[in-house]
Amino acid sequence: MASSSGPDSSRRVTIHDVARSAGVSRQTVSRALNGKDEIERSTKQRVLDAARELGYRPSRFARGLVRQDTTTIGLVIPDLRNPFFTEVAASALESARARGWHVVVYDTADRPEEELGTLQVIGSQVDGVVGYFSCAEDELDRYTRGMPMVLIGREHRMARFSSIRIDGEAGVHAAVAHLVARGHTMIGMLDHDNRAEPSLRREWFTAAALAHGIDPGRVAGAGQSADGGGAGLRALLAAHPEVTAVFTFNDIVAIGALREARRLGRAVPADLAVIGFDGLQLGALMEPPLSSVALDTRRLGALAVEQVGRLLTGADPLPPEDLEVRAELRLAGSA
Amino acid sequence: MASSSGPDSSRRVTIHDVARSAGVSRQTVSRALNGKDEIERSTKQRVLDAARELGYRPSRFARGLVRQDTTTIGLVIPDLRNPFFTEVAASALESARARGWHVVVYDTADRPEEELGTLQVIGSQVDGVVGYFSCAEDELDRYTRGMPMVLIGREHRMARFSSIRIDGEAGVHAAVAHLVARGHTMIGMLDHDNRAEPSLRREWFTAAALAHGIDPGRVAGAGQSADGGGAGLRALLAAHPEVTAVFTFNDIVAIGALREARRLGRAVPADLAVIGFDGLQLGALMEPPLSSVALDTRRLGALAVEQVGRLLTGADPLPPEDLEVRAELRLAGSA
DNA sequence: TTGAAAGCGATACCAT
DNA sequence: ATGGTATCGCTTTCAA
Repeated sequence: MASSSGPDSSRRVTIHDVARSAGVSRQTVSRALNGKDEIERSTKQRVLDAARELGYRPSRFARGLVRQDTTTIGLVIPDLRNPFFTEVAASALESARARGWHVVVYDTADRPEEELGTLQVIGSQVDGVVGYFSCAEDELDRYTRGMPMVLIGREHRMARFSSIRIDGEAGVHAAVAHLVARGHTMIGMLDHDNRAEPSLRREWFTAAALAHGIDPGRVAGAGQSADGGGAGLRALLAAHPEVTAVFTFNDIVAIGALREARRLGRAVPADLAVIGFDGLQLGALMEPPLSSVALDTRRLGALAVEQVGRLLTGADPLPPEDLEVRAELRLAGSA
Repeated sequence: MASSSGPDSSRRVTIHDVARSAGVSRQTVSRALNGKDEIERSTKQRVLDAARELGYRPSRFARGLVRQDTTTIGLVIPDLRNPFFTEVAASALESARARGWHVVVYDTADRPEEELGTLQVIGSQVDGVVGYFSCAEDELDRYTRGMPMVLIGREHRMARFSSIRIDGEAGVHAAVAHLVARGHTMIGMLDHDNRAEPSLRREWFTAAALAHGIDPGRVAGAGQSADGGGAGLRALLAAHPEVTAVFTFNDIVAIGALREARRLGRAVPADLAVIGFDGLQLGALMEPPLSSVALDTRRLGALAVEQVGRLLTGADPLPPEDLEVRAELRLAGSA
């Protein structure tokens, strides 16, 4: 029972219809529409008129089939409303546009089932994929067949994948060092609250803390939102009232912590120093402006697009050491 | 294992290659790949193996040509990094996803030439378009032929266009009324700084001010950014030091004004009341939280997608009175 | 300048 | 269960 009970009368207008209406052949129509010069002015005009009259629009599929030039990449993002991903997406769009590529954006709303759904349909819509994925690698593989894929912020095992590494080790180390230099010894962390696996950022923090002889155990989980950050800070301070500085999983959480600190009557940075992670532009609007271990999101997006491009064209892919974005401490008012 | 499998020959792997490699016909390959049941297990497996071996991926164009089911819409946004447009985009993506549609996103970076470039290529990539445009209507028309188009926040003349109206009149009136009720009589506005045409929001402000017997002339222009808002506020206060309340073109500008007020030593809302426009989620993170004439961006995106869908399928388009998003005053701490 | 015919790569409808 | 053939809508040779 194939066809939807669509507007029967309005069957698609094809190049053939235009040709018949203008009393020429299909090729002539094609010429007129594509601005070729081997055509008489009057003929061209007649065709153009007929086309407009009939409301003709070329089928992108038919056209794409014969002129194999357009590239479209898929960008998969967990949550476009999260400013971090917004920045990454915007950067990816920029890079793609510079190459004349089109980008289909999929927001998986942080839901695994949406991610799978996306993976299933994406294969028949784009030439390559860039983005964030949470599902198991073999699932990724199964759903995307031979598609070039660049994973952001996640390691891969299979050779067919490529990934952009986020290296925050030095940046987090610098952050902790800075706090220590300011006299802090009780430094806590607000990690994400997905306890399935500890975050890399947590590991970096732990290592950096230990390197400075600081107890890395003052950690609380926080939902990925400002509210989550606020609640997380409350929990952290309840469990460890001695904490005077906090490093957070990301800037959104840090911003929530900032707000919560204010509500608790703790001055920042005097009573509580806060350092986030990501380096969102948003942080500069806070009071005080947020210090953060900053990522160059522009480079991140550009790198991902560049790499998927290389996979696409068969050019030499960038080597792993170039596929790395280093985060560095950017101090503002909050610490 | 995978080291040898390279896309050495530049020619595309087609269904034909897979068929030959597996020793079956093309249709059988199609069956195997699309999970039809009229096929023997062993055959299917053989085909699948061959496909994987060759790195075969079906052409989306060929597939789209024969199964005319996928719809793709284009979303044109002036600046994805602007939180307002982020919200609209996210909402549009949500609505599209709910319908199983794909969305190609174009960020025109606020540049007219990018907008034209986008219009030119968009025609052959999507079935319909939703978004923000700044160019003249006849240009819009010329570049997009018979494509269904929904313009957001902008009126149209030609019948082929459809548009979503932003109605902030009542909301702005309420904002001014609120300020007046709080005793403010010297109310300024930070408009956008594109002096080509006064903004609708400015007109609403003027009308509301006059209705309350307030001089609507205390206006300064501001760039569309927090920094612009800060500079704008400085300019406004320099020209009109008596101002005690300010309504801004949008929330980003308002946020900049908030920050600038703090720097100038003006307490908000005590010394200076601020009301923005848009109702960004971001506003809630400010100190104090931003009062704003809020737009339901979710509805905005949903409406645009719904309408382009109707135009696409030939269903009855929504009537103009339904294509309207009303802004309403949402009070927080800043006024 | 124009037209006829041959694909582009896949699926669907019949045969077998 | 499998294969032939027509077809989707368009562009590209190649003739006329």
